[in-house]
Amino acid sequence: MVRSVFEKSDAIALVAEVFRELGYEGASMSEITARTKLSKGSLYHFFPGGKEQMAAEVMANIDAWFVTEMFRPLEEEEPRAAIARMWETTDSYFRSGHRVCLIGAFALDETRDRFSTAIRGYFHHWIEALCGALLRGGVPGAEAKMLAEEAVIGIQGALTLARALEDETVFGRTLARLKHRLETALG
Amino acid sequence: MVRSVFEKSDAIALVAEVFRELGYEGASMSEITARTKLSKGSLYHFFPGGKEQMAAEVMANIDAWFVTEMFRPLEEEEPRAAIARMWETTDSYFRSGHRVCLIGAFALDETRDRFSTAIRGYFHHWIEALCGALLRGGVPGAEAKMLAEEAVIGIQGALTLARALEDETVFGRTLARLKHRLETALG
DNA sequence: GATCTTCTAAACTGATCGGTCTATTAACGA
DNA sequence: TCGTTAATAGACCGATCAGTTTAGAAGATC
Repeated sequence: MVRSVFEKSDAIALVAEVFRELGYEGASMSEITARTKLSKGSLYHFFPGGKEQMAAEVMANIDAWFVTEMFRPLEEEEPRAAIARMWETTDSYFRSGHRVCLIGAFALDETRDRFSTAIRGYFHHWIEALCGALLRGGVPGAEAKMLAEEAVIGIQGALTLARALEDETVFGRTLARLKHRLETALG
Repeated sequence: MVRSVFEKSDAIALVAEVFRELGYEGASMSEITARTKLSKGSLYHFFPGGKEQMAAEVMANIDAWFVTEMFRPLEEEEPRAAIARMWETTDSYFRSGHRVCLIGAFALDETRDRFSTAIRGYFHHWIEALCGALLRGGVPGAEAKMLAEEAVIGIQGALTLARALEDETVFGRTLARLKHRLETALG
């Protein structure tokens, strides 16, 4: 089955990192080929739809990763344990704030309009999964919804501030604060 | 003194809106001329340094606005009143979450490296001004620092989420939550 | 090893990029 | 009214853009 060293999934991961670093508009084909070391031939072989398809598949790939690593555990496993693992997963995925949220970044400019369904789905799913875990953990409905929203907002804001201030500590500090707040609510 | 209908300050405001909507890389000169109705001749007359100068002057202009409308009041006026006004100013400036924070958006991709001093300065000043007001309001040092950081993080995160979810209510709800938290700390 | 498919390399295309230049118009001070 | 300067319009420039094409290398299947 494996026909070469590079599979499409590898190409997706490499391209994702370029979009993360440069944004959708900033990621020109020449930057993508330079940073991934993949030729245009390879890229257009995997993604005949060009840049837009690349971004769409990158986002689908990120979404799928979060579903298996975070959303499904939140929905199916013991709430306290799943939420505890969510903080670890978040910290390691975003590399303690060094890595940006590609989907959050796409949401800010008119790039959003191209991918609004995927962007909305990702954040909606995250909040719903976390809210559900809080509810199963005994947190009342209105508070669970509020806390889940606050957590996702805090993560996104902390990513922005970490890069803006070039501060290595603010992301971890924010995760700790949010974690404590959710644990308090869970009793 | 006034030599024409359009002054440079008008051009800055128009160009700012284009950067806000499209991001730095997404704001091509043709988009800027189309959306501002300013010809290349006018733009390069005001900004001989091109796109980079436009962005730099836009950021300086935003920073100056926040200094007079928010940071200086926080530093000089009665803390509780200044903080109360901060929430109003924030809500109206970001148009209840419909408008993005240009400086926060620039922080996310490699655009940050061009403007890192201005970006860092803006957020640092905001947090410091708010922290100072909380301190003068009687909040203990460590808590004031934490709350100020939390407020700015919450604002940035809420802007991201408001656009991502296309939700009209999340920004106002977040401001109310943060406002309540700071007022509780102020006693 | 022959053959067939997948994948890669890079030359090439027309369109658009950021930026320059020249000609012209508008607003001012005298 | 005249001369000077600020401001505008848009043709134009080389470079780079996203995307296409063609030819060949690398694997897989037999």
